[in-house]
Amino acid sequence: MEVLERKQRTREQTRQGIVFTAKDIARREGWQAVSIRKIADAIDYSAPIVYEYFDSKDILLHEIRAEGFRFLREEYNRIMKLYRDPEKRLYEISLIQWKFAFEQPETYQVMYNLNGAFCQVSICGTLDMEEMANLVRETIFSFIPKSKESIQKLYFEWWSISHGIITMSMILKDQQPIEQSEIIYRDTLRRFIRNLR
Amino acid sequence: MEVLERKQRTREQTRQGIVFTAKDIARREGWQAVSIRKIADAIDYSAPIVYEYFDSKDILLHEIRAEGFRFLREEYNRIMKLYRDPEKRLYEISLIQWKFAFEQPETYQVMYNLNGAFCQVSICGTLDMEEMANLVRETIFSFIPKSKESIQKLYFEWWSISHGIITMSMILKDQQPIEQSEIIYRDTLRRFIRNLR
DNA sequence: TCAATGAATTTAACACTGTTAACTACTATT
DNA sequence: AATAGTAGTTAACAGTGTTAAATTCATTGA
Repeated sequence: MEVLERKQRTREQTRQGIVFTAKDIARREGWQAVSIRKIADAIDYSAPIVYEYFDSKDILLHEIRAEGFRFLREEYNRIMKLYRDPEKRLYEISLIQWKFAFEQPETYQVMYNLNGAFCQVSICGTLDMEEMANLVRETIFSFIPKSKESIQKLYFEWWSISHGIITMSMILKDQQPIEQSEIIYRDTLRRFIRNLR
Repeated sequence: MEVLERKQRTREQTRQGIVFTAKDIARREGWQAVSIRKIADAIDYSAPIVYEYFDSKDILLHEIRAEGFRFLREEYNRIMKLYRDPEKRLYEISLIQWKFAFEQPETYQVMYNLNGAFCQVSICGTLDMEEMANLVRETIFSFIPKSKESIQKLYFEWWSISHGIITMSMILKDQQPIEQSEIIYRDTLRRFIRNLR
């Protein structure tokens, strides 16, 4: 059965090749320039082959988005294991958010349907996202035990502030250097977390 | 010369018809569904006519974006005339931001390239946006006179928080009713403004 | 060894997109 | 009445997502 094994491995490889190529084109030319035929060309196949791996372009984008959330969730978990102090935890999680957005901007764009990236599938509802939400909510709760609604409110606020500064930093990156935006990001989130006490 | 006058008036009307139809389709079906032919059909013309008014789809989107910023700028000005207290001014401006985003979501989406809306033209650089930035910066300055850099930083923060909560409210509107999101918005911005003192 | 099966891959097509050139129909002027 | 100019159309090009049909090719069975 090693033939089947090898077959599956190369199948997994071309699958990853499709995902990689899509992100690669998006990074270089923007998501509006990503087309099935371009992807197929890059991996030396014809267009219909892509549909052997992803039922539609939308599902391909959804997969890339899901990978993004999965990656972030693992980073969240890593941080939770690394630190015990809730403040430190939330701050490090905030920093990871920034790091991720600027190291993998194409993925971040698909996750939030930004800048030409557009995936019809609802952004919410993935298990990874719910797990991330729980981690952050628990962290907030652990140093200010309040009602469920209050915690949810603070979580929503935290997420909005983080996402807001990240997206505005991307939009204004030509008028305001990202180094400066990053300082403001750290500053604002540090203050937000401090005020939770 | 009244013939020319009438001609120009109807020309202006079809121009507005194009803009209106584009926004109308976007509102109903999303920006990804907006096509030149659909717009042309709706105004009972053939597709090339649209190009008599806008050199490209991108420029049409740019125009809609510019209109959005122009509208907001006028609202900013109205508020500046209506109130004298800097805190009140900034708070009302914040509220207008929210109101605009949810009353004209298609326009807001084009302005920030959200959810399938994509206009290549740089978001920044319009006169209206610079004017709005100045109004907000002056308002912030008028009750905490600090260095130019500090004011810019606070302005950036304010904009990010506002935009962040608005976009997250749109994304999460199925899991969290917008009424509740609006409360959090008001709350957070009130706190932000209070902490400026 | 040859035929047949099955899978892997491609070609061709459909309906759509933005965009432009060529064409038609009509109106106003000389 | 002939001409010029304009308003609007059709037709086309290259590209898009997507699917069905056709093709190629290796493997199996007799």
